[in-house]
Parts: sequence; C-alpha cells; structure tokens
Amino acid sequence: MQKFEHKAKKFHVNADPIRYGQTGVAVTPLLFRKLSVFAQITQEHIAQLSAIEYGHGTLPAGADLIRAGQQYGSIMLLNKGWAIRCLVRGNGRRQVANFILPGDFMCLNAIVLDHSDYDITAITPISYSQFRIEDVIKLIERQPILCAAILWCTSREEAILLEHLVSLGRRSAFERVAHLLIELWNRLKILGLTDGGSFEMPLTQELIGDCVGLTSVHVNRMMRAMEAKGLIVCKYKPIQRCQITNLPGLEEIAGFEDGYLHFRQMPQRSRRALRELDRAE
Amino acid sequence: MQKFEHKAKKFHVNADPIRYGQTGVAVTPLLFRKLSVFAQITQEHIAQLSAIEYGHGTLPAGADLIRAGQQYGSIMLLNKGWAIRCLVRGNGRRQVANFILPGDFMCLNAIVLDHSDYDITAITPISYSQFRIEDVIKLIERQPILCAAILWCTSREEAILLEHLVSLGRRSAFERVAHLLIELWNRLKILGLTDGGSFEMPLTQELIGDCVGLTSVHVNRMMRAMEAKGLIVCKYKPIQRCQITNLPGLEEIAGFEDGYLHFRQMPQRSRRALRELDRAE
DNA sequence: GACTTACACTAATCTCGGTTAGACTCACCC
DNA sequence: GGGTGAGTCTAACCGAGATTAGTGTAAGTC
Repeated sequence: MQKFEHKAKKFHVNADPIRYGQTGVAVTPLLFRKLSVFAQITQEHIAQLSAIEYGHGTLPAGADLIRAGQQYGSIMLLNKGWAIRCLVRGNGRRQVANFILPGDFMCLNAIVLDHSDYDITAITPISYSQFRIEDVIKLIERQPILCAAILWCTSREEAILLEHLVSLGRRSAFERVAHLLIELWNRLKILGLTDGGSFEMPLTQELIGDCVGLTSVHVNRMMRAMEAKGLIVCKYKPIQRCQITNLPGLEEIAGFEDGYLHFRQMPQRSRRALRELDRAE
Repeated sequence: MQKFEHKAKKFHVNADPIRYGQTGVAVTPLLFRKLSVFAQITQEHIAQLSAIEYGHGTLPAGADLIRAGQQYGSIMLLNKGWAIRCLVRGNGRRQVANFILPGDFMCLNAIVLDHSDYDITAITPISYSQFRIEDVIKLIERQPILCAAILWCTSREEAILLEHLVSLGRRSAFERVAHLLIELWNRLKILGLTDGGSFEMPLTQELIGDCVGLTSVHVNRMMRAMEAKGLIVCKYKPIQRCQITNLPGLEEIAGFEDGYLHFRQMPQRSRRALRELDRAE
C-alpha cells in the first residue's frame, strides 16, 4: 500500500444495457437456489418473502444505492446485475469490501444498525426488490427457518470478509487476484451462472484492484502472469468474461480452500431446534 | 506484504496470572454495559441470558478455545481477559481478524454455521461462560429484544471487520497501528476499562503486527514514531499499558471516525417493531 | 472522419515495509 | 549469580508493488 491518490470515480456509466446475471429471471429462483445449499428452504418460504416485497427498482451502472453515513432505508435483494460494497476514505482511497451478486441481500443489518458504513454502488445496470424493515422483522419472527436463512447469509458474508482480510494481510498480489477469481467462480456456480470454468465478469482491473488492495497496473501484471501460466483466459477489454482454464492449479497457487463459503447444510442441532419452534406454532 | 516465514507461535504462555479486564467482576455487568449503548436492555434481560448459562471455563494464555475447521460446540461469552480471532494460512502466516474483549460473544454464528473458519486463542488467562446453541435459539425466540441485541453484536463485529479491511487495503503502516489503538481505546471505554487516555493492553508488537498485516519490526518503528510525535506513551515491555496522550492528533493522522463502532441507539423503526412483538406475547 | 471516453497494457523510477541479524532489558529460575 | 526466554529495539539491505507517464484500442458521439 502506498499513496493511492486516484479519487474514487463516481459515475463510469456503462451505456449499453446488457443484463448481467441470468437474463429476464426474477429474484426468487436465484435466492432459492442459494438458500437451498444450506437448509430445507421450500418455494413456500420464498413465496412468503415475495409477499412482503413492497417495491422494486432499477439503477444504471455507476449509481449509488446507499452512501456511507446515510440512514438505512429498506432491505434490498439484488435480482440482476452486480454491485459493490465499498468504503471510501477521506482522501479518496477506495476499498471494495466485496462484490454483491444476484441473490444477495443488501443492507440486511438495517434491522439493528442505524446508518450504513459503506456505499453500495451498481457496477452494471441492476434491478432489485425492496422490503420494509418492519415487515422483515415480523416475517422472520413468524418463520424461524427464514430467520436462520437470513442469519446464514450474514454469517457467510462475514466469513467472506474474513477471507478477504487474510488476502489483504497475508497474501501476495498474485495470490490475492487468483483467490478472488476462484471465489467469484464458486459463488456464481451455486447460482448456476457459470459455464464450465467460464463466467461473466463485468469488472475493470481498477475495480479488482480496489478490492484486493492493489493498483490496476499491478492487477494487470498479475493477470498477464496468470495467462502466461495457462491458468486463465481473460483478455477482453473491458473484461466481460473470465475463463479459468486450470482450476486446481489456480487453487494451489492461491491457497484456496472453499470451507469459508459454507456450502454445507445447517448444523444438526440448529435444524432440530428450529423444527421444534415450527411445530410450536 | 511479503514472505512472512515466521510460523504462528502457538503457546507463548504468560506465566503470571494477572487478570485483565475488571478484576473479579462477573460477565453480566460488562455485557449489560455494552448492550445498553444500543437498546433498552434491562437487568432482567441479562438475567434471562444468565439463566441458560450451562457452564463456564478458564483457559491459560496461549490456549485455543476453538480451531479453524472444527465443529462449533457452544456459544461463549468472554468474561475476563483478551482473546484473538485469527486465521492461519497453510504456510503458517497468521492474520488476526480482531481482538476479543470482555463482554464479547464468541462463536455466535454457530447458530447457523457448522464449523469455524478461525482459531480463537486466549492471549491472557481468560474466563468465559458457555451456552448451548439450542438454548440460545429458544431464548432469542422468546425475547426479540435479546435477539436484536445479539444481531447488533454480530453486525457491529462485521463493521469492525470492514474497517480492518480498509486498514489493510488502504492505510499506511502508521495509520493502521494508530487506528487500531484508537479502536481498542473506544471499545474498552464503553466497558469502563479505560483510565483517561490510558488502558491495559496485553499485546506484544508481534500480535499487533499480525492484526494490521505488518511485521513486529515495523510495528515497533511506527510506535517509536508515535511516541516521538508525542501521540502515545507505551513503553512497557511486554506492553501492558498504553496511553494515548493526544487523541485528536492521533485520530487526525489515522483518519479515524467512530461511526463504525455504532455507539448509537437502535433505529426507531426497529424499536417500534420489536415493542409490538413484545406486546404480542 | 475527427473527437472523446474508457479501459487495457507497458516501462522506468521510487519507496514502503519486509528481511535478517543482533543487542538490550527484564523476569524468572535452578 | 549465571542461564534462559520473551519481548523490545536498532541498523543495513532489498524487493514487491506503487507511481507516473505514457501507448494502444475499441466504441460511442458529433
């Protein structure tokens, strides 16, 4: 880390209205798909969530959904497109905390926190659903499983954050970039948005750099190096698609272990406890 | 970040049984003190939590409470002493995610996650309370306010993690160390564990380095520099006490803003929604 | 077709912070 | 009182990655 005088650019709007994520597909299938990785979520549960959706919106690439310091409005669910959660320091240095993919909630901690610590910015055109905080509270009260599912989302997000922390603190530039690519691939895979080793990736190298704490220049060097080693193919500019040609090799170098993504069932004991609550109704 | 070949040391036990944190004080006051920052928690609420405590334990400095990859056992609450939550990479490089202070929960996400991603290691002798996961689930079901309080703890922890991410990605070595010191001071202050600008800090420089992604050598350089500028006094070795002599100056340099610590009341709307749930019983 | 914008990519230089190695201090212990 | 160990501190060296300042290219716009 050195000076980083470049100011975070605010509005590099992508004029063309390409839809990232599965085109024309509503939220619920993606969320359902994600949540079923972890618990016996039924379409019925998702329907209950859909029932309290009070609106939805779209935003062009580059627009902010919420700014740091701002009071939380509603809880949102990203349906299409990609967004970033990022923190901007006083001097303009920007840190992308993570990438928000379709099926991810946004501002979930509005339930207990007053204001946001971060900006959420669309990096492609996005569409999202909105939920009133009160409605969500009431729903998760009635539906323990849904409550657990939401808790799972936040816990998983924290785990991903933790892994980014390790990247920034204890991984080399090469490892960081590699690790990010593998993570994105994994997260998209459970959504069914990958095609073999290949996936749509609407990121600029600067954005990647802002996420892994490097300059775009250095991200570029690392990606050139990966291609040279035959690990990836990713030469479109601006990057739109990335293909991992040698996943095991990449995982090896990055020291990637997928445990932190928690692609597992909820622990037994919690399942039992929750079932009891369900019966109690 | 470069090579970092030093293996994470496992057992640098502190032989002397000094009690960090308020000596001889049980959990509940500290937790109560922390939670009341955020909601109208009553002693009654805390009593309900105490009621489901099923055991407590102590551990010498250097001992692990849980290891990465291990299945979660119970949820715990740190009563006395300090601990760290840290991730160790295959090659032995260690990243301290955060410091766990008295009044902090540990393994809270055992509710939804199966296994831990991190080690929790005592860095002083510690004592803690244990709760069965099922009991906690049942309790928060009966007590929406307590549920919100716990959610607040995890959300706040995530916010702290986010701030660490910014440190690692976008702050200079000097800023990182300064930021950490101010954060610790703030967190201890709401627990009533500070004395003016001064507080007990049972950390080695290596531990600080493992948290902010630096070597102990460089942490030392930075702390020397801070003393030279008259910002802190922290000369005991091993560090036992740190005094911030010029807080505004330090905050200025570190770019510290306390918003992320969320020393605020829960948002209005959530308070209202939760009150309604309470009446419903 | 000229102008503009956004991004990828390259090369040269510089610096922050890692590495290595060892001295110093204090506490404990046989 | 000498030995051991844990931690602090200093100095010399060096390299990963930032910085700066470009060139190249594709696509949109007037």
